[in-house]
Amino acid sequence: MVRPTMEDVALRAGVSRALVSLVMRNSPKVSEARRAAVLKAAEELGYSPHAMARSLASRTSTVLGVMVSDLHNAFFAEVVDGIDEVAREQGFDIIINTGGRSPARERRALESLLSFRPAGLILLSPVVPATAISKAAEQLPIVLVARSSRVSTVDTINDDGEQGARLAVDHLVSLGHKRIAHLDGGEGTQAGPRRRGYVTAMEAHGLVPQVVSSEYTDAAGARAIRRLISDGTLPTAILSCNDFNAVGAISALEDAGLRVPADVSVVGYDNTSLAALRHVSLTTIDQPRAEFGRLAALALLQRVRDGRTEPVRHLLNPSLVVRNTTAPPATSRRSSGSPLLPAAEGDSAGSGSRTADFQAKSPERRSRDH
Amino acid sequence: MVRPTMEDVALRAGVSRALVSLVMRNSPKVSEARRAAVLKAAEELGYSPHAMARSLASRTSTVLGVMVSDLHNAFFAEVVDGIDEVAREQGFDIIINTGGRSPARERRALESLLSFRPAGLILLSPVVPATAISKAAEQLPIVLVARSSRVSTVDTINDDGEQGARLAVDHLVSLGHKRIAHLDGGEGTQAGPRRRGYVTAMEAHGLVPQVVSSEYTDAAGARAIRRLISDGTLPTAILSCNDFNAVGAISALEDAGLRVPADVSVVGYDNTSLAALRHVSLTTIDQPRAEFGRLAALALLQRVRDGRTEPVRHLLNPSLVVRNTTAPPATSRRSSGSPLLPAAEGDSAGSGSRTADFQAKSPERRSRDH
DNA sequence: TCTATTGGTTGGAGCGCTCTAATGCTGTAG
DNA sequence: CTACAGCATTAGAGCGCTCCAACCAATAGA
Repeated sequence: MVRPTMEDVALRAGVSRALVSLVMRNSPKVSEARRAAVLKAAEELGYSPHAMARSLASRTSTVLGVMVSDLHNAFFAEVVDGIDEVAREQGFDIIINTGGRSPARERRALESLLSFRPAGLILLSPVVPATAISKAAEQLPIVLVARSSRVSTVDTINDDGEQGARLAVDHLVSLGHKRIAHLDGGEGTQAGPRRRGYVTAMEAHGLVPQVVSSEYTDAAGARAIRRLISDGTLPTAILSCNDFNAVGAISALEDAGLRVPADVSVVGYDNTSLAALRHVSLTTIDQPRAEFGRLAALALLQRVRDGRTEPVRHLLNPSLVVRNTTAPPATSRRSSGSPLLPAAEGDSAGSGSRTADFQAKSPERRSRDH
Repeated sequence: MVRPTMEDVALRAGVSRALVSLVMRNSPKVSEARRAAVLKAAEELGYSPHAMARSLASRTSTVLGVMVSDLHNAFFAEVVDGIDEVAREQGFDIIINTGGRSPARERRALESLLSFRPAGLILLSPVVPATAISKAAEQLPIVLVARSSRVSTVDTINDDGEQGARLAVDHLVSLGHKRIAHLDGGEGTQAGPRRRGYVTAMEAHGLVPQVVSSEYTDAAGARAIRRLISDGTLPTAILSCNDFNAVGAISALEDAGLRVPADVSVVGYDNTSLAALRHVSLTTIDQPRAEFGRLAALALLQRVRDGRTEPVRHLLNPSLVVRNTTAPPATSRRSSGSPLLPAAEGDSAGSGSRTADFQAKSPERRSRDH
């Protein structure tokens, strides 16, 4: 249970502690003979450097702290993948902490992360107040992902929610839809831009926006649909604020005897793994999540190593992923057939395209070389 | 960008550095007057202790390292919640790292975690070789979750996969099913116990086991079903190795014109959030995930603080969650109607029960008090 | 009055490392 | 043969903290 120190390695290799230190940081100014001797001794003792002592002595850190607001959300997992990729290739380690979307827990997580004096911090969609962020930004570089900020000391990486919503509306309009409702994300992060994008896109097409208040959950999506049906204001297409909401909307539609996409088209937002399931096969808006992570890590490293001080604001382009929940509106194919009647049986074309999309998105296989 | 040190606080409060240290660790042997003065000075300077220096000096750590093999899997998020809960309440912090289910990355993550010299390590379903684990176990206490080990220095927390599979089989048998296939998890973690449990439960009921080789993905579930259909060996009920596999199976069944659960019942395993979606509403086996985390943290702390040395092996009981993908077999209701014909339209009872279950499992609401 | 005792406080060593400046050691030029 | 690079190596201070032993009243006991 006791790890050897540099001193032990030095003793065994018959050199000084400082020389071991140089070898460990693979300095070029060490003779090959000594280097080999030191590495051999280290190997034999099972020595590996003590990151904390190193960081304390050097007054620098090779650690990037990442606060994930919600570990349950796979969205963040992919962002972390991107961060990890860049960090690793630049010789940095990452440590993760989570705030569970509670401001109190997040604050604690932030404190905990700060106490390790990392080189910088990446906050993924944090819910802590802006003051807490700018206070932390006085101590180290901070990058915000999926949350905006006007503080000049922090960088931000966001997707262009307005553009994403516009893509969805354009797609639906091109299919022939005229009545398209937006199930709004309310207080949720990024709900604002998506709503604005929806409204302006609708108006650009000369259509009347119909914003329905909802939330980022499948229950909320279902509720919103039931409300629309009972009000008699159900449109031919729905743009949900995210994929969960969309899946809830689809269930409620099917429960009401309506078919998706035959009677109503539904578009999600986020392209979560949920959307890609062949059982769901949801048309949705994809955000370049891994790219978020890569850019965040890069931005942080620019501040840490290159001493950049002007803030960076990235606004990434989302893209449309067409799957099987969107189709031309029923009225444009048939005159006025009751939308409550199930469509004809055996739509093998539909299931065929599902399979096709699924294959395209199929998971990477394990490489046999590893 | 430069944080104050204890020295600064001591100077400002007019006391020694050692006294500040005592206050920071809220030692009882400090007079109230001094304590107040120190806290005031610390507050004014925005001081907070340097965790690394503290850990270095005290040769102890209040950090628990957690390696999550796959951040994309929400299963682990709930385990982390449990760990976090216990750790926090015992005054420990957690740092997380991820291995992305690649042995090489996991090894690196392990190294990174170890370099912080945490008090102990919790590995969630790691894929690194057992030797790497037992080597790490020489340096600090280790708890394994969802992976077994015979090394006497590591504790393990697992679910009883045999029992879970038995629960599923019993449920299906009680509904009247006689032909029940198991879509096997192959190499996957915990696939073995589940398969064994399935086989023994079937035999206990005097039924013939039908193990179909598959994997932990929805694509694999769909493939297995297509194979069964083309072989003409499709049973009346399916026990999948996990929820993803089950969802893939359901899609393939529906694509083939079969209805779930009217024609074929499907049971998943894991009770992921996916299963709870009203659109999926999957009957499945629940594992007490947060409990995994709590027990893991507890076990670790017992070793860290109480010096326990005998290994602990927890085997937790899974439970059955009945939703809407299981029902009595078609043959027990109708004589021999072709299972390829869709069932009667408008089964409002089915959608009704979906809603009921969904409400019961509905997410916690945000408390207005916060 | 002198010595114990107690509770609060402090200096200093040291945790495992890095970093600077100094050291020793060649080899080559003067 | 001395001087001076130039290079590999090392002693030693110090990072921010903890911990131990010592210290210093102030009170209690003899």
